[in-house]
Amino acid sequence: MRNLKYAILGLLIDTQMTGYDIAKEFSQALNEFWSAKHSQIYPELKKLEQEGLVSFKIEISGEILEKKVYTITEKGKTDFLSWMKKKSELSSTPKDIFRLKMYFAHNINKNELLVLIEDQKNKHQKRLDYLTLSFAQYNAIPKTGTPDFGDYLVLEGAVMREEMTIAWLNNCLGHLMNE
Amino acid sequence: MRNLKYAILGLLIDTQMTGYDIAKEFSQALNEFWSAKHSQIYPELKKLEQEGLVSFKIEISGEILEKKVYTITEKGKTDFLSWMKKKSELSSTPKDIFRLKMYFAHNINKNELLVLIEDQKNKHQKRLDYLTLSFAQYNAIPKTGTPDFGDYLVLEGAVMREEMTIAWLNNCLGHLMNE
DNA sequence: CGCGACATGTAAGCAGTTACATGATTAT
DNA sequence: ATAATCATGTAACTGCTTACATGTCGCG
Repeated sequence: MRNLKYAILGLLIDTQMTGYDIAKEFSQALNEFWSAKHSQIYPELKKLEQEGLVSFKIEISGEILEKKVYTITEKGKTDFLSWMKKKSELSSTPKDIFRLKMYFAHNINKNELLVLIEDQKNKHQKRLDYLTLSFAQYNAIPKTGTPDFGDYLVLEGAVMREEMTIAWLNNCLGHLMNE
Repeated sequence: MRNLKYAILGLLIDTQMTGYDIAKEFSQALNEFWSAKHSQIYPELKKLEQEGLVSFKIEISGEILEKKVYTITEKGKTDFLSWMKKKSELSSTPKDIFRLKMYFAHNINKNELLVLIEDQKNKHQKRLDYLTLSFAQYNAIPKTGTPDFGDYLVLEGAVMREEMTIAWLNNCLGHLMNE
């Protein structure tokens, strides 16, 4: 698959970055559909450099601190674009611990179940509040050619996902009560 | 985490099974929120047996074929139930290759983007059709104490997830066209 | 001077997939 | 007979997380 590879190349297409910057992006903008820790990113950048898909120059920050600023190469751009245009299979079913528990719901009593569902609902509600706030910052739909366009799409997708999850949890509560 | 452990224990609580049976469950009923291959299941069962959470007896199928039929122990039941009742954190964001591509949407042109989204929509529609059919087999909501109750909840959740995804893809198409 | 953010790496280990390997049973 | 399904395992590898390890910079 090498999906991390393409996630990194995609970020580098718009702007040069250090490994640290990339890690930050993964924990912020991309967090709703991708993530990676610095311990995975640094070795991957090394590999990409060896494959000639990125190159780096060393910049000095302050007096002595060396930063590796990575840039995507032409070869990297070609590779990324061919990946972009390829149709992708449905992502394999995401493993969901809460749904696993719900499948086994009959093993605990109604009250215990209620507590679990309410708790999950609260957690999703908090996430939704945060996402709704981020999404509200767009007062118009960004133009298709801008990086903001993709950001808008996935943010909208994230909001819808949370709303659906809360609706499902409410259904679960409903089924429990109307019995 | 040891989530596979609990997925297996949960299945064994209702009925004794072989590793092969468990693998089959993972590829059918649980497939919308959990999965595991036999190559992961057999070693895990061995471990659970060593930990005293399950036990097995050998059954002969036909003339010579030996099957290991696993049963959950009291210790296993206790362990499973304490896991069941514990509140769970939100599952870490599922990695979604298609959303990753959408985030990078500005790198390809409108037509190419359209093709990708339509393709994804078709794939999700097929999955939704299948799930709707399975869900329709319930003409009443199962009672909370029965294994069917959990199955109903997660099936409903899977249907809602696919519907939401298609709605999101339609929104994406809309944003692309109305420009 | 101390703290939080910036910055880069490696090591150990767990989770999961693909491939290797073998053989029996059942239905056609 | 032969193909699909039943049945059990191991090996090699990829992906990812947690922990280890180190040091600088900028601000108050």
